[in-house]
Amino acid sequence: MDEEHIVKCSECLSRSLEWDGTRGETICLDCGLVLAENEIDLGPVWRAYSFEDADRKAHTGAPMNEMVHDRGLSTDIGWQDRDYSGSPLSRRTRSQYYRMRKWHKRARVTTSRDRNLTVALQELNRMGSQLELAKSIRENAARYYRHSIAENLIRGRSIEGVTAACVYLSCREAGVPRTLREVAEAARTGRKEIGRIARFLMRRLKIRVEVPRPEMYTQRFCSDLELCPAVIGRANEIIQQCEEFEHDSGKGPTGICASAIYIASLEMEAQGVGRRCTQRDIAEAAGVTEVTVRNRYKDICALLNINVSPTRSS
DNA sequence: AAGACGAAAGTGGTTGA
DNA sequence: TCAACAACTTTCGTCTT
Repeated sequence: MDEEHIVKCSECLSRSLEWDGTRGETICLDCGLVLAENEIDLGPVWRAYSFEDADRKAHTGAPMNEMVHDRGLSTDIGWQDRDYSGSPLSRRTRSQYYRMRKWHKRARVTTSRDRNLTVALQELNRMGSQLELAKSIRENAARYYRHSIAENLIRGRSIEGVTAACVYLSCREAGVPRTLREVAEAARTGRKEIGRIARFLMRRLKIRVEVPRPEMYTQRFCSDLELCPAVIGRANEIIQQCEEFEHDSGKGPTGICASAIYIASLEMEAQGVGRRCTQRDIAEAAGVTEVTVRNRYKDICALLNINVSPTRSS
C-alpha cells in the first residue's frame, strides 16, 4: 500500500494534498479534486485527552478491532507443536494440544449472540466496502451493533436491517451522510426498514446525530459528476446563503444541494469555466428527481436574486 | 433530438389531536 | 390511531434551441 501512496494531484500536479481520515478521501488542497476515496484510515481506535486518560486506555498487543466478533483480543494456541525451547513435543502432548486447539476454536463462537454478531460483522464489512467507507466509520457501526445486542434490540428485527441502520447512523455521525437510498442499495433490505430501525436505534441507544445539511453532500456529488472544483465552493456559498434565509427548513438537503450545484455549474459555464451538468445528471447523482432540482432551483434563484438560465450552446 | 419546463395525481413521512 | 399536510416522485405533454 505504501508504494502506491499518492504524492501528487493528477489534475493540477500540486503536492499539497490532505488526507481526511473520517471521509476516507485524499483531497487536493489546490483544486479540490478527490484523489482516492477508499483508503484505509490508519488512525488509532481511541484518543486520549489527558495523561490519566492515556493510562486508562493504553493497552498492549494488537489494537482492538471492532470488526472481529471478539474484538481480535482472543487467545490463540500455537500450531508449531514445539515447547518454549523449540524442541518438538512428545506424541502424547501433541495430540493433547490438537484437541485443545479444536475445542478452543469451537468455543470462540459459541453463544447465539456470538453467532449473530459474526454474521452481522461480515455483512457490515461487505456493505462497508461497497459504500467505500473509512475504517473508523465501519468500526463505529460495529460498535452500534454491539450496543444493540447488549440492549436486546435485535430480537424481532433482521440482522441485515439492523446492520444497515448502524451503517447509516455511523455515516451521519461522522458527518459524511449517505442517503437512505444509497445504504439500501448496498444492503439486503429496503429503504423503509432501514429508516424505521435507524429511528428506533437512535431513540433506544440515545444516539445523537445532527440533521444532514446540504453542504455535507456537495463534495461527493461534484466528484461523482466530475465537475470543475470551483463549482464546489460556489455551491456551498449558495447553500450558506440559503441557510441564512432559513430557506432550507423542511426541504430535503439533497435536493437543495443538487440545485445549488446546478446553479453553480450554470454560472461557471456563463463565465466560460468548466462544463455544466444537466438537470438529469445532477438529479441522478443526488438521488432526487429533475422536478425537485427544478423546484429548488426556482425558489433559490428567487430568494437570492440569482439570474442564470440554462443557455445551450447551439 | 436533447434538455428544460410545469401540471396533475400519487406516495411516504411527520405532526398534532 | 387517524387525518391533515408539505415535500417529493412519477408521468406525461409542451416548448425551446
